[in-house]
Amino acid sequence: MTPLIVDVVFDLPVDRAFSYLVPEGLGVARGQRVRAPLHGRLRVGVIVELRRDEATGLQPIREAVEPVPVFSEAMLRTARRAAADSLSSLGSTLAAFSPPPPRRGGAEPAAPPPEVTPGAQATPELWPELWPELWMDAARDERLTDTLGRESGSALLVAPDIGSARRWAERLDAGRLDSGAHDDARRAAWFGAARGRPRLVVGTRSALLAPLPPPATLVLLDEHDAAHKPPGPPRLHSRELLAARAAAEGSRLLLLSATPSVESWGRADGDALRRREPAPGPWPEVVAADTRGILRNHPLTLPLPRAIEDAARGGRRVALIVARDAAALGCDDCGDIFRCGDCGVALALSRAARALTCRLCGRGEPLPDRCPACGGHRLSAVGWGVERVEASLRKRFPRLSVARAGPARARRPASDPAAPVVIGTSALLREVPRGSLGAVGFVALDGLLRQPDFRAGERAFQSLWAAAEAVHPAGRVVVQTLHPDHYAVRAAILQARQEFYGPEIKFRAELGYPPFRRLCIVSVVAGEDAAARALIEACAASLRGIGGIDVYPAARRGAPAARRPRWSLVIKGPAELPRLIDEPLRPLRERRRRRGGMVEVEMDPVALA
DNA sequence: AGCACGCCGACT
DNA sequence: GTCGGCGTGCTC
Repeated sequence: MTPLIVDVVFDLPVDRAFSYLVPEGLGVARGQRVRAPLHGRLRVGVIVELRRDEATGLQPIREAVEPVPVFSEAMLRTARRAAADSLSSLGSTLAAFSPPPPRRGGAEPAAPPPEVTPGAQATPELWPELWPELWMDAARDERLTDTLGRESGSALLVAPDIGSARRWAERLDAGRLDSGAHDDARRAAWFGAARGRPRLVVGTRSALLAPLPPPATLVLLDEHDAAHKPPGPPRLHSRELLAARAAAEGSRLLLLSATPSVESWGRADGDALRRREPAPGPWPEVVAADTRGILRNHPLTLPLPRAIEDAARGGRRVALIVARDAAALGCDDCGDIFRCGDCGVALALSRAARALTCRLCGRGEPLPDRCPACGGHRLSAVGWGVERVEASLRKRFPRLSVARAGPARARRPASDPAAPVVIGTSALLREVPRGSLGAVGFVALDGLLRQPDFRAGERAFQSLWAAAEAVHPAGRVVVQTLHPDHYAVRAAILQARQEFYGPEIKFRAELGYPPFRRLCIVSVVAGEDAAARALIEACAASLRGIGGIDVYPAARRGAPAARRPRWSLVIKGPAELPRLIDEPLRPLRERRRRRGGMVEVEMDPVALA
């Protein structure tokens, strides 16, 4: 009989399987992990195909990593589609969604992944953050039926980061699949979940294809969080992969966020997603303080010190939010931001080059000396950074202790966590318990609105909403801004999400941004600027002429004199964009020369940097 | 991605 | 004469 051959994919950037001979007596299946010699070393790969063929000088597989597959047929299909949609290799995609390999020789129970027969899928749902609390209680009581509307089944929760995964696992007494847990515990949760024990598992991106017996519920926590799509392969948003998975296996999909991505809100306006509106809960007073013409010398308008005093009197803490950097240019008198006339995106300010450039289309302009809207001369980029705000605050409130919130990881525990006033970026608001603050002040919301990214408004709105949720209903949110009438501010004042999403979706539709069109960034790094430029122009040339897509001019990113020059260009296109650009770019992407430059393709970038 | 093989400059 | 730099190409 002709020997049994398997095709195995590895964590390599090459989109090709490698063939091996299966030794007599070794039972193997698709989706199973094996150790096989590659490059003279044993490496872990996933079997994607079995066939009978002549083995002409093929190496044999060394061993199976587990006695059962880690991926079901449905998960393999989902991964294959995901890899194609993100222009990544199947091997690196599967590797990113695999449990850690076992310690050698350690025997452990392992259940195979349940196969599902996709039935009719329920419409995915978009839930406000308020509701998981209800759901969580039901889950703990083994009464999932009440809120989930079906007999208790298994559920997978995908969190944006390890810290969030840990907290949710503790609250739900769920198994942990994320890399913050020990490998043994992760493996126990992975293979246990396949048999429904534990019934609830929590993980991060790496858990997106974890096995669950049907009927399963898939939950994406903090759906809007950019951490659901980190840069680099597999270049895919957890939301999209989870949606594909839910469709493939007929699972119920819940997207959870108090401030959903505009993409999801837009889909919920159609019938691809069902939105559930919460009854409005208690809401603090949100005040817009107009800073036009008055924020030059002091960072605090009248309402802000008053809010700080009230909060201190009430014994509650205050958070002051500053922008880390404002990379764009605005007018201090009328509040106008210099924007690209074609793209609507704030123009990025480069001090070194003394120029404004559009990150999307690459259009460049010299620095203006006056505001085209009002003629004012007071144009500024740097708003109020942490240091300047801290100094002003200490001067104004000498008796109050003021702390700076650093990056969560680097923060020293001793840096006065109980300080009544904390200054930080909007990331600070994620760590604050709901309703626990006396006041939040945005020193200059414009620093957020000026970010040279079409999602600047969305991020500002999400920060404002998070601030209102972090503040006690008797407290106050003070928003100092040159744009007190901005619809993101208005939505926060009125506690009305639609006030933001309505105009924002209109803006996205008019200028062709997600969810109406897909974006892609093609970038090139090379040893020499000329080589990088030549390669990006070659990419542009092979992309031009594809029907239905827009290729923007290539532009140099980053510092002008970077050691490794980087050029990139932005593409806009329809939903099938990855399929359209795959073939034309393939020869350029496969040519992997270091000095001559390497091509990287980032589908659906979550930041335009 | 790793890792080997290959072709040009300074060392025992 | 070789040791070793990186640049290019292959991995069942």
